[in-house]
Amino acid sequence: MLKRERQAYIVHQVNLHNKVLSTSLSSEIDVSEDTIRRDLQELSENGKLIKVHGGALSHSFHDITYPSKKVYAKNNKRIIAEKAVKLIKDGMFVLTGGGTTIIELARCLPLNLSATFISGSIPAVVEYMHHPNIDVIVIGDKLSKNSKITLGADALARIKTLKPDLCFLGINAIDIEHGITDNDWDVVQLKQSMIASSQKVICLTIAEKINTIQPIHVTDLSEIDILITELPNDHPILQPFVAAGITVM
Amino acid sequence: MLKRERQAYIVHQVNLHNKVLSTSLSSEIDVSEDTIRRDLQELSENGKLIKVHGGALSHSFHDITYPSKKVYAKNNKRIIAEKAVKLIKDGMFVLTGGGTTIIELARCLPLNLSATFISGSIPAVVEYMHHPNIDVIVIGDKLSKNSKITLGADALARIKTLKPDLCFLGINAIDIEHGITDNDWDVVQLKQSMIASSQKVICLTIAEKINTIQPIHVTDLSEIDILITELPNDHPILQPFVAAGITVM
DNA sequence: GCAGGTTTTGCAGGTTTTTACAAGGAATGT
DNA sequence: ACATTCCTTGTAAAAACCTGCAAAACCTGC
Repeated sequence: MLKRERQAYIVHQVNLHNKVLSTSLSSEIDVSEDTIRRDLQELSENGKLIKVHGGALSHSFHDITYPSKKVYAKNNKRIIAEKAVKLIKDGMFVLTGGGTTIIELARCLPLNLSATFISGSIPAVVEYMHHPNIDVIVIGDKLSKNSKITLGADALARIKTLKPDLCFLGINAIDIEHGITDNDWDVVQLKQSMIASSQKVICLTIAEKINTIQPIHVTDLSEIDILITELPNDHPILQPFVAAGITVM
Repeated sequence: MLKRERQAYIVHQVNLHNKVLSTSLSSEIDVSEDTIRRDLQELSENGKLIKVHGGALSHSFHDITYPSKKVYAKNNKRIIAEKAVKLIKDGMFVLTGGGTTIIELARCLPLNLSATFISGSIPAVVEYMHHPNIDVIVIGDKLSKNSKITLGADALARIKTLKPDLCFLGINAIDIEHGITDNDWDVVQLKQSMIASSQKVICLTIAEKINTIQPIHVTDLSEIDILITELPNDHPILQPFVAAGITVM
């Protein structure tokens, strides 16, 4: 990997996550920590980030006060994303929905991963677009301002023509009896279509949404292959899903 | 292998993979690394890529290149954008391409304008998305990393089904004799399709691109309705276009 | 066609950049 | 206070770079 390329990656990571650790960068990029330190030093001199003991912080981080609850939820999504990333292998076709968890997943994609991502979520597409080795296919249609994803007949039709290896879905409610539920008719249509097309369906959700119900039924648990939460996979709340034949991570 | 041929290959590789190594190019093309270095040097001076220690990076790594940009060009684009905005009326369907001028246009849209914008440019879509009263239709297809717009048969087919009121096109070269020209085959296809579909075609360009030529022909001047530059509309350089029947602003 | 100039390329040399490792000192956390 | 982690400094080797030069290929005007 080229030096400038590496530094661009570091700057990108800092801007996304507001902090980076020298150790994790070192193992991610596979260079010595000395090199990372020298990079951070240099980028710091150029004002790209703030170097601190153990890593670096983003400039915008300075202004941020500590809203402890928000940071907590974000960390959870980060944990989920890091588990999810492990499932993606080189060359795969991956279909993703929208939502903050999916964005976090997009930000955690390793630099050397080369795969094709398909999505109608504009924020997700923007993240994929910045990744050097990922091909992006945009699902077009009318853009929903709320969810920032494209919704409509065109999007549905396009998804029906695909057979992606994986489908990552951020979900709003999951329950052992009612399966996956949601509260937006058009989004539900889209999710159903995505589930039907994909070889393997992976649901991402924070634990607080487990055993909650929303008004519209998306799919039964039988259609779900993997469920990822921030909890360890032997947590009691997850056991009913394991019993239902879902792989829990 | 000829020098120009070799350099074209290098540019192609950079656009494809976002980076190239001097060593691998040297063995691929079977010339000395010195020659590759000289090529990279030259291409870098022509702005085709960014030369770095060990190889070169594509411009999409722009994050790392330190700010030495002239505000001059940006101000010009702002002037153009403000002229262009006046053409858009409530309820119109507007098709737009990509490029920095179009982004500037997107940022200048008045808050109370309610219209429908159609685009395959991700940065433009992001801008439209933040506007309260604008409906956005995203043109989907494979995302080109360089131009950050969707390109391909799907995009072309979708545009053919539309009949937008206006089409705003950022152009790279315009000449009284050769009309509009460009340098990317796929982008040209898209622009041609956009022009053919639209009721009214409005070209945006900074004055320095007037009377320049690029290798691929997009369209004749007869297809253009309005040309917008940062110059006053009685500027001598614009008069040939007025004489050709184009409204100049 | 051919003398005189330019362009292109590879090579030899010396210089700079980049990187990993090592060892001792500073910061951090329990 | 202690162990751990992280930082600094120095070193050395590899890689990449630059400079100048000369051979080859090429244009050009007569």
